[in-house]
Amino acid sequence: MDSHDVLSVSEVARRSGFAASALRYYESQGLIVASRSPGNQRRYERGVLRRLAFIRAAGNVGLTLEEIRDELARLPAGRTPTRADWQRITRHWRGRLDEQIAALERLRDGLDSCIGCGCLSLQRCGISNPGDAEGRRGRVGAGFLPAALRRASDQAG
Amino acid sequence: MDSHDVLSVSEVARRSGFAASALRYYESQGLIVASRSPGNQRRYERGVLRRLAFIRAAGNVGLTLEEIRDELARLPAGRTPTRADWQRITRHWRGRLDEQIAALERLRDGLDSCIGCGCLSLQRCGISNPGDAEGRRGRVGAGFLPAALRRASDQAG
DNA sequence: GCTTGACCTCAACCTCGCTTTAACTTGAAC
DNA sequence: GTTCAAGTTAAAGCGAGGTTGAGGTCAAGC
Repeated sequence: MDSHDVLSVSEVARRSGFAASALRYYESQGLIVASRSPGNQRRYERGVLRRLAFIRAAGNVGLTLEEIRDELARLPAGRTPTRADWQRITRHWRGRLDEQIAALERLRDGLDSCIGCGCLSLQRCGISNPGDAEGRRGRVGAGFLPAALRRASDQAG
Repeated sequence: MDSHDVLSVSEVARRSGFAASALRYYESQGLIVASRSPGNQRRYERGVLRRLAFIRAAGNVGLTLEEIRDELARLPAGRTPTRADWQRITRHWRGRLDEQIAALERLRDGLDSCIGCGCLSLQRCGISNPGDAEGRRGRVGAGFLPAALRRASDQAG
């Protein structure tokens, strides 16, 4: 169990579900590491799979790659995270998700209160002006939940 | 009430909250229209303000500009939408928001059920593999709720 | 010793929703 | 008639998260 414990890029791609190009990109961004074979090919340790699962999960929670890198950096290097490590992180994520859900609910409730009114006032309509979007600049279309969810609802049909 | 009812780009920008560049961009994308003054400057009808409110609202609900354009195209041309027009659209939006909220809740619940387990299995962990993200390709970090909400939570602090 | 396929690097490209810039014209005030 | 803000255009840029392509190397099979 030595030469057996290292994985090629295609193996990691297959087992993680990430494209090889994404793996290389993550490496370039400092999210994962790889050693090299004598012929300069990437060799991954098994641990990279857990790390990639973490990356996917964090991405699903809405973290940027930069934030993910920071979280990974604060994780114990080398060893599997303990229950405590994990709890610290997931508490953080939970708060984030709660905020996101609350924001969408406020929007939906604003929509409900508006149904049929046809107001859509630039000044007064809660859908045009959700309370939490005071500082919104740029990004109107798809400012809110995007690709991941939109694609999901496409598929649901 | 003729020369008084047309608005310059700066007036529309001020009253709508959109940057002039955004207005020009929307025009280029077919979301709004403008006639021209003798000197080739844009002149907007008042109705554009309601249209812009619609654009903002739709953006907040998560529609892309392309989708917004399609919805606008299906709206009665020229006249103010009736209660029925509006209800048809908002029902659609409501469903969208419900889906988005449900997806985030599934993710949060998966997180709750995972707290402390440290599993993060690529195959089995619900946070790494939310049920609705089967086909997700690309967009890992910030795949979910983006700028608008992230900025909102920054500001909350 | 040749082919095939997996891998390498680096740079360019993609989408989305705009903003910025450069170079120029118009409109209004004085 | 001069000045200055406000307008015009086309094209480039941004940021996020990658993918794609060109051009080359490496390892294995026959």
